[in-house]
Parts: sequence; structure tokens; C-alpha cells
Amino acid sequence: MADAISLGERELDIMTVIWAEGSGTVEEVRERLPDTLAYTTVLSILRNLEAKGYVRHEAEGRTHRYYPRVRQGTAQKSALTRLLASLFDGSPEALITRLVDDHGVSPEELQRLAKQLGKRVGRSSEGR
Amino acid sequence: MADAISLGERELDIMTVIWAEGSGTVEEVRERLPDTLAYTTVLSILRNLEAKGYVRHEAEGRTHRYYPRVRQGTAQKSALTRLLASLFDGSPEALITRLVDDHGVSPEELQRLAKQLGKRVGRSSEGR
DNA sequence: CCAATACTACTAAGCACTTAGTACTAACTG
DNA sequence: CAGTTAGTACTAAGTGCTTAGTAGTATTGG
Repeated sequence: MADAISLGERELDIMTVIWAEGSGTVEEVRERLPDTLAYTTVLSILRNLEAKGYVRHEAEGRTHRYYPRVRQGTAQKSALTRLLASLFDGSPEALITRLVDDHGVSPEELQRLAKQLGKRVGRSSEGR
Repeated sequence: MADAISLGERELDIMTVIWAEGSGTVEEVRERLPDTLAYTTVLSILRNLEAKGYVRHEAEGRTHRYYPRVRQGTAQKSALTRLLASLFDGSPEALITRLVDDHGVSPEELQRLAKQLGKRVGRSSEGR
């Protein structure tokens, strides 16, 4: 698991904004966060994320614009791998069963989704 | 989310043993952990878990035997809820798609699972 | 040019989880 | 019954994430 992505809660909030918008300055990110944080807090977290290699920045006038260096899909994969290993004994089926039982996914929807996914071609492992 | 369960990595390791075995003394848990930890470390974590209400203990001779007070299913639900909200925009479909793309679940298996789940009756949110 | 403004860099404190040592207590053994 | 052993309680230090303040730098307007 060379590139396992591990994010704290706030870090994830911020990455979510960056992923959704494609990029962002400190102020732009700050505005879009679900909770109000100090400018310097957002900056600190962005710098941490940069130190971990999850974002990079470019100077834009006198401000810095931050860009993602990892894809959301990669983070999703990492998080799912961790969750499967830790709580579901590595069984995706157990996880899906729980989605059906607890998260409002009906077997009918699941079937529809299965058909739809079956039609797609050669996408067996995207991620990178 | 009244009963959201939040566990650290080691705490989860230990809960996993307790769930799998049904109960355990400090030493029993320690033996079954994936990594080697000091006896006192395992005890500390169990006591933390007890303080959070996730396990309880009974005296057994001169040792303590720890029992789960929350079900693994409850922890699975909490973890999935958190993951869905944080990385999948609340979309179970997006999560399942990622399982298919990255975790070796074929659309055929998914379809089989959907059928199987469809046959079950009235289990909309059970747990064990 | 100088002051105001808009940022970034540096620093640090708080919290939760992890880890484990030391001290204490109860039970068994010779 | 005293020493050894097994186990728990108490204490504390380390780490990483979160949060934000203060100081410094660069741009811009008068």
C-alpha cells in the first residue's frame, strides 16, 4: 500500500473543497468550508497537506492557489481498503449488505446498479 | 446520530478481537492482536473502551473478563455513515461503484448479491 | 516613498489516541 | 506465613491533528 492516503477530519473537509472546485486559494477554501475556521487555520492545514504531498500550490499574483495532487478516487480507494480490512474482515459483500440494511439501498437499486456497471467496458481499476 | 461509535486504530484492533471471540481477558486479547503490545497497554485501551461504554467487564477469579457493549454491526454502520458523508457525497451508489472498480467485486457478483438480499425478509436494520 | 492592506511564515497550545512504566493488591507455594 | 507471581490501578510521555495567534513580507494607494 505505497500510496495510502490518510486524512484527518478537517484535512478531509479541505480536500473535499479542493476536489470539488478543482483548486482554491486559502480564502476561497475557507468560504466553502462547512464550519468557520480562522484564515490561518486553513492555511496551516493546507500547508500540512502540501507537506504530505496531497496538494501543491502556485503563486497567483500575491496569493497562493492550491491544487490537488491526489485524486478523490484514490482517497476513496484508500479509505475503503482501510475500512474493509478493519471492520469488515476484508469482505466487500459484508459491506454492501450493511449498505442495504442500514443505508437505504434497496436490493432493486443494487440490481439496477449491477446491470449498469456490467455494461461499462474495461474500467476494472481506474484510480490512477 | 446519538450512538455514533468512534474508535482509534488500536481500539478497533481490540474491539475486533472482543467481537470475534465474544469476550476476552487482557491476556487473551493481547495474544490475538496483530501487533505485539505490552500487557499494560492493552489494559489501558480496554479501560478507555470501558470508559466510553464500548465494553464492560466482570471479575473472573482474579482477572477481569471484558465483554462488548456495542455490536460490530453498530460500529460498521457508524463507520459507513461517516465515510459516505465525508468522501462519497452521501452516495452509496458511488461507494459501490468504487468497490467494483477497485476492490475486485464484479458486476456479476453484485447481481448475485442483490438477488440474495432481495430474498431476505424484514431485515431492514437488524445488526446481528 | 510611506502607510495601509493582504497574505504567508513561524510558533505554539490543546486534545485524543497510543504506549508503557511503576506501584499496589491479591493469590499461590514452599 | 513470607516471598513470588499474576494482575489491576495510576500516571505520564509521545505523536499527530486541530486550531489559531503574532510576526514578517510584499503590494498598492496617496
